[in-house]
Amino acid sequence: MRIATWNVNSVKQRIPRFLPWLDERRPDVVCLQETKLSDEAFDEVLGEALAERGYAVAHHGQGQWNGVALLSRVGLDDVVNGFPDMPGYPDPGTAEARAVSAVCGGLRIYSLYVPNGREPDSDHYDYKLRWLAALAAGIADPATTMLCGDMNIAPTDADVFDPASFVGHTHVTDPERAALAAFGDLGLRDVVRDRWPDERVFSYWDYRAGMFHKDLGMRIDLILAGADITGRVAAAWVDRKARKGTKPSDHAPVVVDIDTAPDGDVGPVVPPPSNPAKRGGATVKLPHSVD
DNA sequence: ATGGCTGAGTTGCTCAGA
Repeated sequence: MRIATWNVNSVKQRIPRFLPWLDERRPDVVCLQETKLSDEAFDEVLGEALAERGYAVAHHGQGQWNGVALLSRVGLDDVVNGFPDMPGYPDPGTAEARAVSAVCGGLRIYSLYVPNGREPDSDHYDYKLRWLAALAAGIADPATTMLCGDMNIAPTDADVFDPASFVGHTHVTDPERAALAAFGDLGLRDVVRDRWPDERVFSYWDYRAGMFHKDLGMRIDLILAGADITGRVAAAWVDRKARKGTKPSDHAPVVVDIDTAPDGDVGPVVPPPSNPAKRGGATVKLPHSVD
């Protein structure tokens, strides 16, 4: 089973990139963030194209900002918008459209767009930390849970192109990293970093100043998987190709293949094209990023 | 300390992103 997560930065603007990507990578489950559409508008612009490709859709939008979605070809059951006790912003009682989850292929999969935090002394930063704490508290069965999305936190300094320049800014502060570590306490693992412990792997590059070309990015789009899943990860990589070319999102997709067969066979996994699979039982170590 | 892109709506400007 292939699961992908992608902050598309407006799915409407990204349609010319998104549909070809979907047809090339053929993920079974897709988590989208920053769709920036209402549910009705999402259905208008993508409903037919996704139905043709066999995807069931759960979109949780709010118009011009935020918006998350789950697309699945392996079941989409018990869809939940948000999570219990999710704080709101700016009105504490009004939730933003930043989380949707469902059971797909036997796993509870979340598509998450964690609040940015803006500045460490801001109420938005406090909101970010409370949002993450409520998310962690609401996970019913960590072992079969996958948290996918734009976490807006770089787990370590290795996930930032220039750690010194980020000191005192959001995405790298200790409380944010501690909030992320709380998922680790539930047994959830960062599957891309586990697979590539020493590699330079980013998932986001600022549009400005040729940052992508210079590979000055951050790894803030994560897939955190529970204990029943981590031993079955056949591949985990960043699809850098999707960040290239015309009108890209500023984020690249993160893709994870999970072995669903009991004998260790990779099953329906389609490897990245630059890495022809060497099948025959042995796990193939696919690259961390694909250009 | 930079706001050098991009997207959205309140358009020819502001806000947000990270």
